[in-house]
Amino acid sequence: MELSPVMESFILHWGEMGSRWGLNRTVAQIYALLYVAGRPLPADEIAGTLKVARSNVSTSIRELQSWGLIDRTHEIGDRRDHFAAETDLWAAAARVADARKRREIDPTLAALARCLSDARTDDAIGKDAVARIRAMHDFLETASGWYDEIRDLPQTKLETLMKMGAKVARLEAPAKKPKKKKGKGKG
Amino acid sequence: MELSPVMESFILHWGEMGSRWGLNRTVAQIYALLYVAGRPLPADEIAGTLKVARSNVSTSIRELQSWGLIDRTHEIGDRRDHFAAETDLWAAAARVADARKRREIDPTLAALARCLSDARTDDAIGKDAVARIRAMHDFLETASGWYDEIRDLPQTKLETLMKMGAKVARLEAPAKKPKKKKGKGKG
DNA sequence: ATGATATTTCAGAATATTCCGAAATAAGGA
DNA sequence: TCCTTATTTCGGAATATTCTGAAATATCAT
Repeated sequence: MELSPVMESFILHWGEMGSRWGLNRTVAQIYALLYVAGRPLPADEIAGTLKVARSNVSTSIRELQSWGLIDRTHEIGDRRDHFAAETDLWAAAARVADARKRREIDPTLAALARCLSDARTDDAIGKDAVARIRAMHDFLETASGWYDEIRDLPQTKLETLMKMGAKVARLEAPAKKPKKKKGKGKG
Repeated sequence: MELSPVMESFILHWGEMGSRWGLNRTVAQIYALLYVAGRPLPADEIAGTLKVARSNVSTSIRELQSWGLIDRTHEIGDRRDHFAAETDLWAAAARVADARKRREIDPTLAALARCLSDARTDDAIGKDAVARIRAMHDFLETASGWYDEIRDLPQTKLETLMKMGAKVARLEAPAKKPKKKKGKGKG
C-alpha cells in the first residue's frame, strides 16, 4: 500500500506511542496502518508497506489478535488472510484495558494476597509493614472493582457519568469546612 | 536493611509489575522497598539491601523523583540524603497518571493535531483516512478531558461517583432499541 | 499424490535497555 | 586550603528485546 506523508507520520507517531504502552513498535505500527487503511490488508502487503519482515508481521498479528485489536477477514478469490483494525476506539481501548488488567493487575493482586497470607508465618516482618502491604492490596482491589463497574458502559453512559462527575466534584464533602469555589485547576 | 521473606517477595513482585508499566525493575523495587520500610532510607542502604550498584540507585532515585513518588528528607547528624516513599496510594497513582498523561498522551495529541493540519496539503490521503485520524484525535481529547475532570477528586468523592456509575449502568440508553439483557460477558 | 501459495517457527543477528564500576563532581568540616 | 564523605556522570559490559531470513508446516487446487 502506498503511504501518503500524513499516513506515514501517523503510523510513526502511533508506533512511538504504542511502545510506551507495552506494545512493541511494529505491533503498534501495524495497528495504525490497518486503522488508517480503512480496509483489510493481507500480511505481505503490511510487511511491504512498513518495510519489515513477513515473519515479523506474522508474530505481531498474533499479538494484536491476543489484544483483540484486529479481525481476520477473507476475500473471495484470495487465499490470503486479511486483517482489519477495530475502528471503534472505545471498544479498542476497553480491550486493551481488559487485557492489561488480566495480565498485570490480577496476578499482582494474587501475589499481594499471597504475601499477606505468608506474613502470618513470617516473624521477621513488622505489623506496620504488613499493614502497608495490605493497604496496597486493598487499593488495587478497589480500583479493580471500579474498573469492572464501568468497563461495560457504552460511550453515551460514560458521558452521563462524567457529567455527574463534574457535579460530584462541586459537592463539598460534608465533614470538611467548605472552601469557596475557586478555579478548579484547569491544567 | 534486613529483608524478611515476605518483604523480599513483595519487592520482587512489585518490581515485576512496575516493569510492565514503564518503570524499570530497579526503580520499581526501590519504590517497593521504601514503601514497606516505612521510614526514610539513605541511598547506600537501598543499594546494599537490593544488591544493586550505588550509581544505579542514584539514577533510579532521580527517576522516582521525576514521577513524584518519593521525597527526599534529612536526619540530623547525617549528611546523607534519605528517601521516603509516598505512602498515600491515591496520591501516588494520581502522580503516575499525571506524569504519563503529560509525557505520552499530550505529545500524541499534539502529533495527531499536526497530522490533521498537514492533511490539508497532502493530496495523496483520502478524506476517509483523515476522518479516522480525526476520530482518534477526538477520542484521546475526550478521554484526556475526562481525566482532568476526575483527577482532583478525593477518594470519598470517587466512591460516590462509582456508586452513581453502578446506577447509570442500569439505565437503558433511550435512543437505542434495548437488547434483552444477555450474559454480559463476565470473563 | 504434486506443486503452488500462505503462514508459522525459530536460531541467531541487530538493536535497545539496564546496570556496574571507575572517575569526576559536589559539599562539609577542620 | 585539604581531607573526607556523598552523589552523579558516563563508557562500556551484561542483559533483554525485537527483528530477520531460512526452514518447516499448513492449506488448497489439480
